[in-house]
This record gives sequence, C-alpha cells and structure tokens, in this order.
Amino acid sequence: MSSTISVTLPDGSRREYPQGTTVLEVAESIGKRLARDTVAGVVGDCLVDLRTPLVADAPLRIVTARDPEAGEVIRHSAEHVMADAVQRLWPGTLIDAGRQDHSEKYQYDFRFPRPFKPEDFEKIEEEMARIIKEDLEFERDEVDREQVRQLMIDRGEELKVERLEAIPEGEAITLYRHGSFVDLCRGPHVQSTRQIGAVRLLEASGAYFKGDESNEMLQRIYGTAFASKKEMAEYFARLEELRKRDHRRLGRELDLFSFHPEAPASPFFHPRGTIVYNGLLDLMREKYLEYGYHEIITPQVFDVELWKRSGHYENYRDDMFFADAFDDVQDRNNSIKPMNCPAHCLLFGGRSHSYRDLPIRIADFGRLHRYERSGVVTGLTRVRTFSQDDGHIFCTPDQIGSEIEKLFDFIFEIYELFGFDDIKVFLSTRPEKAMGDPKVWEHAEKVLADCLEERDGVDFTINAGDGAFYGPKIDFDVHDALGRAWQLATIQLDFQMPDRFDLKYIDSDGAEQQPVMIHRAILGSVERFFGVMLEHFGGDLPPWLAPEQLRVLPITDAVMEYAEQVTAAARARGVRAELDRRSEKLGYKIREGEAMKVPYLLVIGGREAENGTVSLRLRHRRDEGVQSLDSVLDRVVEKIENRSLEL
RNA sequence: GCCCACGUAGCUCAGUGGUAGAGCACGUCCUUGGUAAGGACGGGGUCACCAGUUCAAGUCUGGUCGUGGGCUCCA
Repeated sequence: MSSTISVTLPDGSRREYPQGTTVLEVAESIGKRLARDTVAGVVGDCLVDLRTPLVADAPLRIVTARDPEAGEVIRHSAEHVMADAVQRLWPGTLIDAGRQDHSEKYQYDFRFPRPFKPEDFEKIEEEMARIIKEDLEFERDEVDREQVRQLMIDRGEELKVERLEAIPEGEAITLYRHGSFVDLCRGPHVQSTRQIGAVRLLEASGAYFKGDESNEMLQRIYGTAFASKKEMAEYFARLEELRKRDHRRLGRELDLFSFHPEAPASPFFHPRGTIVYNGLLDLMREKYLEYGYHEIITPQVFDVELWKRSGHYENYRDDMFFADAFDDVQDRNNSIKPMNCPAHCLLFGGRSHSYRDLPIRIADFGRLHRYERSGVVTGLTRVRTFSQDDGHIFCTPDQIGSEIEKLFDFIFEIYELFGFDDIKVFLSTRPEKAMGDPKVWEHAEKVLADCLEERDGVDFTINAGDGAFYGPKIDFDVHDALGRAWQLATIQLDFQMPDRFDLKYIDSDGAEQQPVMIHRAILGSVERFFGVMLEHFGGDLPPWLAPEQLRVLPITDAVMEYAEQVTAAARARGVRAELDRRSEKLGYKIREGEAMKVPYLLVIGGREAENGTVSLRLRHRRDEGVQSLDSVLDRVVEKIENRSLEL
C-alpha cells in the first residue's frame, strides 16, 4: 500500500495527500473559508465524518453547511446537543439513543421520571442555545469495547451499556464528545456546536426501550435543526403546505367524508365522496372483465367455527368484532368478517372442480371490520371498517408464475392511471406466528422472489418475518403527503387455507390435487387508497373521478334559461354537471367553483346565450375563451372516458 | 393498548374564576354584477361528556369519550 493517496474532487482535479489525511485537512489545504464551513465529506456515495482518515484513492466531495447533506449532519449533532442540554438541566437523566427519521426530524430517548412538558422545551432550547454559543468542538474517538463499557458503567449509563451489547463483535466502536457530553455514536458530526444554526423542539412522546412493548417506556423528544434560521422557516412553511394536502382536511373541505364519535374510525362517505368511491369500484369492475375475474357477494356475519377452521380465531381473534344475538352474548358465536378469504374457500369447496376450470379468479368488495387498537387509527388510512378490491385466485401450482405475472401487469396498469410513481415493493417472509410447514414456506417465498427477479424494472426489498400468518407476500407501498408509507396493493401466496378447507381439484390423470390460493388486492383497502390518492392529487381529482365534473355559472338571471339548457345538455352526455343559480357576482361563483376543485367551469352571459356558446374556464387556470357548447362537451366527455389526468 | 397534546357555533379560532365572542359558512332582503370574496339585517352554543373544588367553573382537579402526533401493532 502506498503512503500517499489521490483524491479526486468534483471539478475533476486530483490532489495527493499522505495516507490518513482527514476530510477536514483536505478542506484546509484548499482554503480557509472552505475549511471553516466544512461539516462532512462524501467519499464515493458515502457520507463520512470530517475527521475520518482517508485510506485509499477515492473521489471526494466536501460538504458545507449549504449542501443538502449538511442537514443530516447538523441534526445529528443537534441531537447530541439536546441530550447534553437535558443532562445539564436534570443531572442523572440516563440517555438511550437518538435517531433521525425520513423527514428532517431527530429524536432522543431518555429515562426520565416524568413526561416532558412544553414548559420543559423552552428550558431545553435555551440550554441548547447556550451550548451552541459555547462553540464546543466535536471529538471523535475510536475505542475498544471494554473501554466503552467501563466508561458507560462509570457514568452510570445503564441503557448505553445494554445498547453496547447489541453491537456485533468486531465492529468498530466510535465515541463522540463535545464538552463533557459523550455518546456512543457512528457519526458524522459537525466541527463544532457553532455550526448548528437553528434548533427547535417539536414534540414529546413515550417510546418503548428498543421498540419492545414489554420493555420500560422511555421519554422521547423530537426536534429539528438547520444550518440557518432561514432554512428552518422554509421547513415550517413546507410543513404548512403539506398540511393543506392532508386528506382529512380535504375530505371536509370538499364535502367527501366525515367521522362521528358514535362510530370511531369508521368513515361516513357523503354523496360527493360516494361518487369518488364508486368511481374506484367501477374502474376495478371494468378491469375485472378484462382480467377474467368473477365478482361475488358474501355474508358479513359468520359462525365462529369458520375462523377456528381458517386459523383466524387463533391468530387474529383480538382484531375481530363479535356480533352476538341478544341471548347468546356469553358464547361469542357470531363474528363479523375481518377478511373474505374463508368465505371464498367455502364457495370454492362447495362443488367439485376440474383442472380445466383453473385458474378461478373471484372478486369481492365485501365490507370488512377489524378492531384496530385505539391508538393506531387515523383518517381514512387506518380505519375499523372498509372494503378491499379483494380477490382470490385458485390455481394449480404451475400456474402461480403466470398468475403473478398478470397481477404485476394489472397493478401497474391501474397505478399508471393515477400517476403513482413512487412505489416501493417488498417481499415479506415467514413471521414468528405462522401456520404450516417451514418447507412449504420456503418454497412459496422462492416462487415470489423468482417472479420479482424476472420482472424488469422492479426493485424490491425483503421484509424478513413480515408475512401473513398463512403465507409470504409482496406488498406495494405508496407515500402520503406527510411522507408516511402506506401499503396498498398486496399479493399473498397461501398453501395453508386450501389445506384447512380441504380444497381439491381433479387433475388430468384423475387424481385429486390441492389448489394454491393467491390473495390479492390492487387498490388494497378502498378507504386507504382514497385517502392516499386524495393527497397525491392535492384534492384536484382527474375529471373521471371528480364528484362534480362541470359547473355552469350564469352571470345574470336573464340567461338562466339558457344556463339550464347547457346543464341539461351536459347531463345528457353523462357529465356530472351542476348549475350555480345564486344571485352572486361572477367572481364569487368562480371562487367557489375553484375552491370545490371543479375541473370545468362554464361561464354564461348575454353574449353566450345569444350565440349558443359557452365560455370555458379550466380548474386553476385562466379563462380559455368562448367556444361552442358541443366542442366543450366533446372535450369533457373525451377526458372522462379516457380517464385522462389532464383537463 | 402505552406516552404526550388537544376538544368553545357547520369550519378556523379568540376568550385563564364573575352576564359566551370574531371571521367565514347558513337564512332573509337589496343588488343583475364578465373570470378567485357586493351590501344590510338575522338565526345559531348544555363551552365533548360525567363527577368534584368554589359564593361562582368554558376557565381549576379527577374520570370517560373522541381527535391529533409518536410507540407498539398493522392479515
């Protein structure tokens, strides 16, 4: 190994340094100003601490406070400063660990005798300001495990000692200090606390130690930090914009749905929301014809024996509602379905099948009820009653591959209609609470993995232990306005249910065989899809889904009769059209039409009435000018029929 | 289920122990106005619910329900 290394900078220039030179030293050799602003480095694709010695030839980019990567480093350092502030204010408070999440927030957990209150936040923020002003340098130490253990024992940091155990043997352990604060940490960190330009604490909550419900609950504080006050102000402005897209807010403003305490976590869809909801179902029904599905309708309430047989009683009982007859309360015999699959098995098993019949694809929009624990429900994305575009495919083992291929086509065809592009695919494998032979599981997981591998343009991540209790699955996640991921589509392979329900088909050789069952949903929960989609569009639904597609705005009462004709003509062509009869000024009517996000506004005054024309205004755009009624309606109908995303 | 915060008119919110308020929305009337808010008047509240403290509670205390943000869970 040579004793000098060659560093390539972003402008393409190369510089030679002695091996072991740090990122900061490289910055210093380039310029004083750069060195002062350096907060980290990027070696290759990897964000590294500015104190990291460079050991091999590599491309290097110096990260200053202005670069996008700086935020992560600054927040990470603010995290330590916050922990330091808490320990300064309340000596003896034990620290657990900090973490950053996806959305410019950091958190730190403490063992603290009581929850943190908003008043505490002020004190902590003041203390943090003091630490930042002290301009304390961050120091990095690479140390051996025993030293760290002894240090943490000496400092009384029991939680840290326990955390240390979890670090795999052989992994390098680093400590970061600033002032008298020291934490076990991978880094990277800024040079000194002065580089943290602006901090704000956001909220407090409880959090289980190591994320395990059986452990003690620690007190967590969330905060955020930026290089400057200006960046922080921009962050809060951005958050406010996102709140405007929140589907719960849009649902109320656009009169789509509401919730009532009498039925917690159970949405009421208003007439407008119901149009949208049914629009989604209509889409699926139309595609079912193409993809060979048969829709069925099944009961809501079942004898509990069904769930004992399917395995739900054992694995899923806590999440189920029971609906017993008045004189039967003790026995909990009647249960409301949380899933459709057992009913579909009963249907399949109700007659004999030939291999020639397979695959059989059945679809069911049946209403499901699941008792979600009180703390987990939110808006439309996690509810207690919902429908899925649920479907089950019964097929032979060698049909699995082609069925899953078809499902990928189906899913991507549907998602394209909504312009969903940020989709993450996961393969979830055998969970702890699983039914059936591990070997069967292994096989099923392999089948799914193979299908994913073969599919071009699909990247997937493995979610170990995250499968359903009856089989492995492929999930498709989409993000909401606040950046939270929600599972929409799912494909689940199931060898257990056919066995439990003793399902059979007669093969070509006359022998009885067990079919494979594929559980699948494309929208997933229609409610959740509704919510995520609403945020995705920011309420601006494409014409085919807009509850009110067109609104006629007469300027004066004198043209009311013609306005009625226009409205009737639109309706005659199948357009959901309304007429604003109120004696308000045009500006006022436009404002309301825009606020309700109606895609097409048709303004009608004396000139239009005289010539049999309309003046068109498209949603969030200016006046498009006077056109003939027919050409406007042609356009509207065309956009609706093609399920266009454009107006 | 656990931790924290919140709950006042349909909506957004003000009101910190002493006679419930504003804007928007809603109703009536006037206005017939050409591309994002015309005017006047009016109706509307068991201050989430139940207890308690107090001469007096929207306001203080406890509980319940609901909502929000997290944790755990999420077939």
